[in-house]
Amino acid sequence: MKKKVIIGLSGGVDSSVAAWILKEKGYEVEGLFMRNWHDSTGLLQSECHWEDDLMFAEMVANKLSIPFHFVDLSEPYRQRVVDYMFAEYEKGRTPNPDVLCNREIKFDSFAEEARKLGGDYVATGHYCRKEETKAGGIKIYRLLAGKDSNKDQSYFLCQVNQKQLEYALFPVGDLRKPEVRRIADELNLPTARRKDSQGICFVGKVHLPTFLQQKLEARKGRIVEISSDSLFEKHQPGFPDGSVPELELKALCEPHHLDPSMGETIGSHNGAHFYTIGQRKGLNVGGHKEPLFVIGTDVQKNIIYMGEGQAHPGLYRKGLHIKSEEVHWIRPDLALDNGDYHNCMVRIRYRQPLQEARIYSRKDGLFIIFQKLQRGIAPGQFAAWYDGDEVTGSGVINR
RNA sequence: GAUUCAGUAGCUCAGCUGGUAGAGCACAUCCCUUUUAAGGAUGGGGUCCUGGGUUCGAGCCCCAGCUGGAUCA
Repeated sequence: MKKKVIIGLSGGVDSSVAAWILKEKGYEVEGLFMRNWHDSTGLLQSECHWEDDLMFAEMVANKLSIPFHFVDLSEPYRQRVVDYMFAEYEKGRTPNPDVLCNREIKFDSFAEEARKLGGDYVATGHYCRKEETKAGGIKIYRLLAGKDSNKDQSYFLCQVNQKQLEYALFPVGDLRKPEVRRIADELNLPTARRKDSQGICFVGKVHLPTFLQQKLEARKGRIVEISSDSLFEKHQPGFPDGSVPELELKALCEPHHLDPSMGETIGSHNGAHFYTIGQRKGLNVGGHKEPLFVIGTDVQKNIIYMGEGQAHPGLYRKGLHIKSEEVHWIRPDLALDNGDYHNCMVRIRYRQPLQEARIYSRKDGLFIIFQKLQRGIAPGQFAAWYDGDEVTGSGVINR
């Protein structure tokens, strides 16, 4: 008997081609469109596009002669993604809603809906791959980077677990984007030439301060410039060895200590929680030779610290820390024991080239030390670690 | 009060021996990008403090005033 796959049709080219591939492979395929957001507050495009997306998704289903379904997941999306986003920004952190969207919606709420439709699998148009292996006689699923290194989206999936992977399929993960476009073109799919979606998935491109002001209040505060001559710890390339005391790791993963007395007020802002480290635009301070970048924010005192120039030492750090309870192993069989360490590759934001790092498991969580200093380590973002092509785990950057 | 320096795009400044202005930053738009950022490209901004004068012609010279800074009494 044919296995049934429910493909999340978004109205984009990737999921369209994914649906076709599944059909070609002999699955019984049905399309399911989810509506997660229908509100245009703070959006850059004046209208939200979900109606268009729905129309395209349905056209694709017709073209491929597969059944088409619609589900509204706005409530769970708001509760589990958008509210989380507001809460994080309020704390002065920089959340990644799309990582949550996958963990909480696409591979949870949506997968649940798919099951109700009788699906054996859930498929999406993500550029990533899944493989099986065995560890201790138990079947284990591996999450691998998409074959198109330019489009690889494994980072966004870095919070899924074995159970979620078990039922997931990623049909376009072996293809490169141009091939996907070509296939769509040859099949005459209506989505063949549609522009790739951007911005927060389902919400779209937003002007963040405006979007956040639905819930978070603007509060005028001052911008303090910190000179690059100020004292910042110097770090050598390389890693401490495995027996390094936890205290030393903590010190290496400590954010720069900033204080208003270290610099001068050079302007004002509308709320420190609307900005993130590394940010250049939107602060409205000119008059410098080189651009200014946010090197830190303090939502308690409502102060934004900035430094001049890309090379400002305040922008760079040697390591980061993840709380024990927020360490997630996609591969539980590879989880580090307390006291262990492991060399791997890490990225701290989507599309960042993988960075050489060593992760240390300690009593107070996971410490990641990088070979080279990292620019703009933002608490709230996810650090995802890789062994070769495989994402083996991830966690929210605590500090 | 005296002396002196400065007053040019939103900001910081450049502008040669006079021929109606430029750079960086900021800002905007676009590109890139299913997060925040970063990055790339393009672009919109100027009664050159005010009023007189010299000159064919003044941001640039002269006079007066206004504003700000420094110094001296």
